[in-house]
Amino acid sequence: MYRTDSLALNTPLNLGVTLSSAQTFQWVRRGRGWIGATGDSVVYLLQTQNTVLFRVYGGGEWDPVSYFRLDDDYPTIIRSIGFDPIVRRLINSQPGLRVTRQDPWECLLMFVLSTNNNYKRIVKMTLNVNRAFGKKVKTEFGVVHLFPTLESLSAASLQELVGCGLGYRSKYVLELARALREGGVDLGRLRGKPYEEVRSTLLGLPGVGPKVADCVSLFSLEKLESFPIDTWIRRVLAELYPHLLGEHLYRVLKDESKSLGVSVYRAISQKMRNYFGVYAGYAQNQLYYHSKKLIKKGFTRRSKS
DNA sequence: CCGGAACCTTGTTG
DNA sequence: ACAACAAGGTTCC
Repeated sequence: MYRTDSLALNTPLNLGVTLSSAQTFQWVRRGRGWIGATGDSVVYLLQTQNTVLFRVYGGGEWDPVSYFRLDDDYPTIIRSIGFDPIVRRLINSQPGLRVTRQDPWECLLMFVLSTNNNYKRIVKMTLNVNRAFGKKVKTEFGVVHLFPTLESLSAASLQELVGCGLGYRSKYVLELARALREGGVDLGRLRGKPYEEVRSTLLGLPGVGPKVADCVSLFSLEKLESFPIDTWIRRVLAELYPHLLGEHLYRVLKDESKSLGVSVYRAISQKMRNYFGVYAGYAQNQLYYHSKKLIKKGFTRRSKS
């Protein structure tokens, strides 16, 4: 059983780009659209010119306006971060890459899985976890599993998680689910808290470091000023924004043989928030998505294939 | 607080 | 063919 609905777009959205831009790992291409499990629903999405068609299986609620943050004032955001010539050019070259508003638990789990990992495998691991712990829902594409609840995962065994291919992340996931279930942190309540408080709370959770905390803050907890720094953003900053960093931070960033210390990470992300402002996360998203072509290293590497 | 190594697994690179 | 490396980092020492 499902219901079908459609949304007429009055703001730019590129569905495929947004869903495959590594801010979420729960969507896969199916037919001409995308299918994904989130909340109490399995959702199938299809974009035509200026319309998003969506089917919601499983009886849950799902709202594309909320999920893709179409309620954000896009022109205002573009105006806010578009003072930067690089970001402005990227947005103009491909409008419609949006920042998602995900379920905090789902977002947190997927980004714990994302550490020292690649996109394809993160998607695969997420699907494995869904299959092992999520309720089944019948769709016209066959049986699809819901994203597992916090409760169902906290009851998992380490071995089951290893069986999902999570590797050494199995322990983090299990400890994370149990820590949340013990009631230490109510993720939903973090939405209303300021960035610094959200960040430090998330950092207290197993498997969560500065980068994961920033991603979860940005993609599920309304902290649009959050500016996650991963290996690609690191390269982009060293390559294109050295003047913002200062000599010391620039040299630290440039030397990729060393990982960023906590305080260096903090200093740099602070500088980027100061530079881009309250919508720094939108700018980060643009820079990340296009990073591989912005970086010489990535460019030369791929041009060989 | 900093530096460095270890870490599951899969796909790609040389 | 096959060792070495990278992949949206974090933890432990």
